[in-house]
Amino acid sequence: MTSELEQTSSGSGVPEKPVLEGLEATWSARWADQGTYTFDRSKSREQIFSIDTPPPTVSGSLHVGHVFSYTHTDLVARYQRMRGKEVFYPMGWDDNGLPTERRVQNYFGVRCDPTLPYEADYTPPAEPDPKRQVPISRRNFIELCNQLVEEDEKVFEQLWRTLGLSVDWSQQYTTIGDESQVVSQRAFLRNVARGEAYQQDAPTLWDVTYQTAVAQAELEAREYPGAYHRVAFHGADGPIHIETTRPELIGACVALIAHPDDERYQGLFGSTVTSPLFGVEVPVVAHPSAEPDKGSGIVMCCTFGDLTDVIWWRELQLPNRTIIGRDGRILSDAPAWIESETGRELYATLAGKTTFTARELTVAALKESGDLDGDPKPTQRMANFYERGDKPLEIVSTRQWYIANGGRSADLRADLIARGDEIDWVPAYMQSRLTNWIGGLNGDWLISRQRFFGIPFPVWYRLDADGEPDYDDPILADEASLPVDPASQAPPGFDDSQRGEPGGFMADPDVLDTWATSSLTPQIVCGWERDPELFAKTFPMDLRPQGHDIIRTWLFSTVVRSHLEHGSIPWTHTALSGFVVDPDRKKMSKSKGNVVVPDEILDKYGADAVRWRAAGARPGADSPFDEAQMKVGRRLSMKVLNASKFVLAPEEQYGLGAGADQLDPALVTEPIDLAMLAGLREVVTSATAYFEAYDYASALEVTEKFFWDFCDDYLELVKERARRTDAGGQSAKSAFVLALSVQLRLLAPFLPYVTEEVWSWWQEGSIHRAVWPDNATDLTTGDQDPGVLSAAAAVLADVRGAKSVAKVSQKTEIGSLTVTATAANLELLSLAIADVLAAGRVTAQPTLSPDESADGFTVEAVPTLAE
RNA sequence: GGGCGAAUAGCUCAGCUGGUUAGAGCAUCCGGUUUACACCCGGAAGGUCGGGGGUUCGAGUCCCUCUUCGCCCA
Repeated sequence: MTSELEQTSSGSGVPEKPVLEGLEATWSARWADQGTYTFDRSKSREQIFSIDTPPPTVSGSLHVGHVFSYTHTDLVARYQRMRGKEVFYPMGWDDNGLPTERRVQNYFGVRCDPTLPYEADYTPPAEPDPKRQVPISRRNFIELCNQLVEEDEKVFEQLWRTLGLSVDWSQQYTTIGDESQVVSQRAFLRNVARGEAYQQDAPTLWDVTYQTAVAQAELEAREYPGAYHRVAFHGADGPIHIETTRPELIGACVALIAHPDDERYQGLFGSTVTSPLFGVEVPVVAHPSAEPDKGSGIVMCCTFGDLTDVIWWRELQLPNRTIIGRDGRILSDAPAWIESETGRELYATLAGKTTFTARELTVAALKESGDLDGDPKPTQRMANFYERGDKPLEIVSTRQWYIANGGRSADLRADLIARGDEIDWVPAYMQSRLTNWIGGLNGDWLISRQRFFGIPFPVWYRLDADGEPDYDDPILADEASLPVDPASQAPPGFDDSQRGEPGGFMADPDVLDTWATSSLTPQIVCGWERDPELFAKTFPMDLRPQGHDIIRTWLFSTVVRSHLEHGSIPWTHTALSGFVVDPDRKKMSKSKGNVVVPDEILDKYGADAVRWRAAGARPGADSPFDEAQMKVGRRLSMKVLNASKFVLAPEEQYGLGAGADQLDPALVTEPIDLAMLAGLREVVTSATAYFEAYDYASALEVTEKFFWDFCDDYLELVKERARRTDAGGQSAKSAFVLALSVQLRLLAPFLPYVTEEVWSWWQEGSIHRAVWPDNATDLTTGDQDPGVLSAAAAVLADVRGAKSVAKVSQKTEIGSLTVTATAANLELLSLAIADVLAAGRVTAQPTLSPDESADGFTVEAVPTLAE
């Protein structure tokens, strides 16, 4: 049962009392039934517009910020569809990675232990206790991830359908699904084959809590309390004091470094000093990134205290002296470079300790040896954190996979920046964020993640006779065998019984960074290597919409993969949405607790109203959440309903009884009717131009302005004549239906529900498959100066004003009217004077007084005194 | 500290390549039982365009500088 049938009483298709309530449910169901947004792949590349929209993280929650940005994409999709493009608009769900793992752990009260065997028919604890998580196998864990994610997806899909996104719901994907695995693994194997992906034992940012490597893009600098310790190194001519926040790393010291121009240390460069406590001889060297005015100006370089240490290690070819392990604790075996007896004894006390404990012990030892000068001075220093972690990252040397992204090649950086130039950016200034990010890269893209719920590397390693892996000659999966799970499948030529055995094999234990999959969304949705015909028709895609906060991650990594794999850009346009911010202009985020949930406002104001508000946020611009604004969109929707009803409803329902059979430009003869349609032609032209430039906000602005004037001025002026049956009445009715048809279509991308509802009253098919208005076919009425309408509207406004000032009803008659204006303006006015007099209830003959110095219209109107 | 952006009416925002008196909506106030619409209609009031310099016949608009705010990065 549909809402409008229930409401219709006359059989004309126009309900007695049209309402907005229920339109979402009615029309989203019908669009689904009729496949209104189903992609027709038989079209040619030129006829297709393909969109690479972001897959939302289903384990998170959607807020109004998401609603706004997805609406922005949908506005463009709907416009392109009406322009005759076949729109390829799939939706994906990002269920990959840590957020899902954490949610599954808490939801089911389990944790992944990859050493456990798979249990068929496993049932999670009946009463999950997140604090006592039950260990389960990796495969069981992933099954639970998939189970939970499926439920989340349903909730998300329902919200998107209510919002009215014109997504082809038969084209869904998940970032963990088989197809995404195939694409990710294949792309990786191709990267390896071309030498773009490689493994390296290199300094890696490491989160000791999550036990995982972290990429540059996942870093977050935060303030962290620490203390400067002034520590003496021993030189030939006495002590050299350095200041360090990490004295526990003295055993890992490889050099002391000062600025090359620093007068104080000129004599020391090239000489060596010995470290306190451990007595290790280290060189004093010069490097320009040492800061002379910080502390004593000379610093200790360790393996590795921070990212600067890594730069020095690399640029000055210093030795690698690792003392911290992946668990964040001091390595148990005393390193070879500590040779002194006392040094080795001290090291033994530190071994196995956390950095925190090791620091305390070291400080005590320094005090005892007299190498600590004064007390440690507390400080707040900036430290690197994993964005989801709560302990500062350590830098450890581990074997990881990398993909070249320009961080180690100026040529590749230049190529990627040039790719950015090939893309059309909306707004244009956002491009500098990509350019600057690429310019500042200092390492390749680390893609190994030590997690479970992710896409595994399609890689195994041979084990030698001692059971040690041979990393230099990895066994790569065959492309035809993808997707592959090396943890449960044996490599070609091996049997699973050889897993972990000397002479056998082991799987690469890691999974790919989620961005290593997300960066391939164009390849996933366009059917790369899976559906060559589809791929040829949709790639490179036409549009990538996304938030400006992830230019350095999602946008950049997608450009990297496309450049490496296809030698092209992934899309021709990218449109960056701003955020919805709270009244204090803070970005909405769950942790800040300022998130506005979309369900309530959608329910309260309707999808069209929320979309209207979203459309008011220009590309790239942040927009404060203001519920009061939603009312305006709702008012516009109501106006569309009521104005349409007036034109289309039969006379018994107090309408004009106009309909599709009056869509005849030849019937429009009155100058003011022609003037209104001439004005509408200008709106069609500019709204179209704005949409072509992805400026949906301006397209809405000009359309909406015209529509309100259409209702408030034109409709009121012509109302009386439109009820007549003569040529003048016919002219008005035809002008009304022509204007309504065009305006409904101009508004359709913004207000898909109410425009579709009204369209169904008098037109065949969906408005969303109707053709975008075109002056050459829709508005072929004769030319007329739009000034006729504005002149009439200006005089009518003054007449209304006179009544308002006199505090009388607008029904009050005007007994005397004088209009002063230039002769030209009076000429325009005279072409519509009958409608003006009728609308203003002017009973007297007006006096038109020419004055060439007049500015606009001066109106003297005297209301007839109430009896 | 660097990059990018913003600052215009109480609020949210337009104002293109400099050109008469700076616009809209919301909120406010005043008025109106108008057969499309009271989820409405009409009208009014409201701004030294963040501060200071400069270019120009002319600056909200261009240049410099300062202040404040946001995002991203150090």
